[in-house]
Amino acid sequence: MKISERKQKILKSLIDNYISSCEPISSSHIKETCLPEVSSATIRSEMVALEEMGYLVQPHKSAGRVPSSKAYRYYVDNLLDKDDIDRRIKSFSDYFDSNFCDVEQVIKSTAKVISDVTNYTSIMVMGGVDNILLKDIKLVDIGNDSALLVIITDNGLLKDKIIDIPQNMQGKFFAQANDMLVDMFAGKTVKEVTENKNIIVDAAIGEYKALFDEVLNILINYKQNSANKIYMEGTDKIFDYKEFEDVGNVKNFLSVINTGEKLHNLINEDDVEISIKIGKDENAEDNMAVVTAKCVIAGREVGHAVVIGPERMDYQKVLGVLGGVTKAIEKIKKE
Amino acid sequence: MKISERKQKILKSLIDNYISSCEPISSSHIKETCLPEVSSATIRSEMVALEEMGYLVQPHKSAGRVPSSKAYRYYVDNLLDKDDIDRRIKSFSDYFDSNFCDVEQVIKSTAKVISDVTNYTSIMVMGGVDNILLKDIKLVDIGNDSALLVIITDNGLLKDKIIDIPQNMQGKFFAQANDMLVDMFAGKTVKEVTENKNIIVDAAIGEYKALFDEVLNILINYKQNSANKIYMEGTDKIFDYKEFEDVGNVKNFLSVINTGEKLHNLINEDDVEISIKIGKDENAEDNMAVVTAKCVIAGREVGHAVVIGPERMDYQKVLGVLGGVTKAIEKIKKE
DNA sequence: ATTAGCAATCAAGTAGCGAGAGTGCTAGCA
DNA sequence: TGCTAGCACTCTCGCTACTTGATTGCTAAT
Repeated sequence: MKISERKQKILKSLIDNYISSCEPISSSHIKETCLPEVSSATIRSEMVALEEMGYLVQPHKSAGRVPSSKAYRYYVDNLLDKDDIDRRIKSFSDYFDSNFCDVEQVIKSTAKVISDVTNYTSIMVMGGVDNILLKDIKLVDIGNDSALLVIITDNGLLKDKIIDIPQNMQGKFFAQANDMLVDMFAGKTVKEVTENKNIIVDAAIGEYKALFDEVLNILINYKQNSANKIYMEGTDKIFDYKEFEDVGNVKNFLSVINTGEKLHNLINEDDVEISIKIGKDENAEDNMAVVTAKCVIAGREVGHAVVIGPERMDYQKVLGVLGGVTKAIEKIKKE
Repeated sequence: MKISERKQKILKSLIDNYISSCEPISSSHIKETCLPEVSSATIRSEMVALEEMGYLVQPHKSAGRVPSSKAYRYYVDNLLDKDDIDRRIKSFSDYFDSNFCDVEQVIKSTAKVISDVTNYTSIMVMGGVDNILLKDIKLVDIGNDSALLVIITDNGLLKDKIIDIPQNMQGKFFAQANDMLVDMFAGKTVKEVTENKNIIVDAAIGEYKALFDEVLNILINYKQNSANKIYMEGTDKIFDYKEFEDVGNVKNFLSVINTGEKLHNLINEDDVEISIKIGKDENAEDNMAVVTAKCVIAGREVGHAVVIGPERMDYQKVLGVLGGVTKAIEKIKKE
């Protein structure tokens, strides 16, 4: 169903007003803020139509109207001021130093910036370990029949672990084992390697089987642990918004930010840069919205930035900040 | 001021009742549950005395009484059933496998167990990096004018980092640098080394100054990051308790669990095994209590287990579980 | 010191009322 | 046909009043 220009204008004004006031908006209020040329009665009949179309809700018969989840969806898809968002994005372009020492540091400060500027809770969810490139592997003898396994990857991140070395692999075999590991793993991605574990282990000869098996287990373990790492900022910001005077809503909020599972469901795994989930129907909780953006640092996808807040979120601002910040960290050079 | 035997009996019964009901306890209720041989009027006059001493509070004139923070303090110091706690502790003795692969895994599952069994929120706060012993240091050449610095410590944990190697330190100097690092750091604790940074750097000769400086910065950085690592379980458990139908209390709760600073203030840095902080006066938030216990794994202090919940916490149970779990993981052998 | 008895106190629930806000409807107008 | 003015209707909210039930504090008697 098409929505007339005037209806769009009313819907946008109503949502904008509701976002800042969190109170049902009346027809006369709409008249004052965006349509002084028509009467409140006319606006009322338009509102009835919008209600029938499912965009507006009346808390009770003699109250103003409140946007539905569907309205917010329409709003973010059609009514946002793209130019304004672009302007906001640009203002972030040189926000971060173009060099950095530590991915973790960047991630943490990014979470803080997003939360501070938007005034919503912000979470950085790490991921994308799959695409990490294994550059080099070294076995370093540290005595006591054990060696340090060092895996060097393409983004400064690396994983290491002390492993036991079988008796029959001491001495010259040690160097051989090292060479075989390099042959087998270097140049491949974590995904390629972990998904073909069985093939790789089967291909190894005799005593090297156990070694390869161990290395692969370490990588799989690494994958699982990294996927769950999150950095959170501004959890208390939620209390700035009226809907969270209701404990039920706070409970929903907490359940999202504290169960990795729910959080991961909310992250867009498709190939969009930014995704917005609004309300229960879209996998966010009731009365809540979640905006996620892909994060790329030094050419590799490192995870997602997440903003979480009430459904009546200032999407304009959030999209500007999220777009700006992700673009800004994208420019950072590898150390 | 001494508290008579009967007053103690009344106080204990009142607190026990309040812990399970969260409702003001009346004199007649006390009579029924623990003092049928005297009249409610007698109990009332005792309650008036307890109120004057600061142990009880009346929400309003015609209501029963509620324990004050001071009452809980007296309760945990004097009225707990030590035998019962010991019994609970023993029941955990072989709860964990005596071998493990990964400290992190143990920590995580410990948090889960504590939260599941107590039905309160549980947090493992890592720390104690100070006492980690540096066993060995290796510089591994990985080409590109850079080296991998590997620091091996006494608990399987280790820190590594790629560092740049100055031109004039290639070749034979490289091996020399390695030896110097070992001489300088091996056998010392993180604390000894980081606290004497200036002395160590000053003592180094010429081109090694920068190298030592870098290594020390890595250690200091490591110290700071590790100190903040926390694992949390059962944050939503808090909603099982009536006092958290009030958003104000939920806000306090959230502010504790989400600001590392507050959390660290709550951890006992003195040498007690278990510490209990009750209410605002003892650095917990209003209406909340925090119980912390030192965690030792394989002979080294790795951090603290924290249980956080309402002031009317089931201390008996919590002390039992916390004592039991910490004793159980203490027995785990190093891999 | 303890008790029984009783009046006093207070929260919480229910009901009624008036003001205010906002709507829905209708008749009339362009 | 679309818009508007006017008005009755509806519902929330705050206020007051009243009732009920739980529990206390006090007092006089044991």
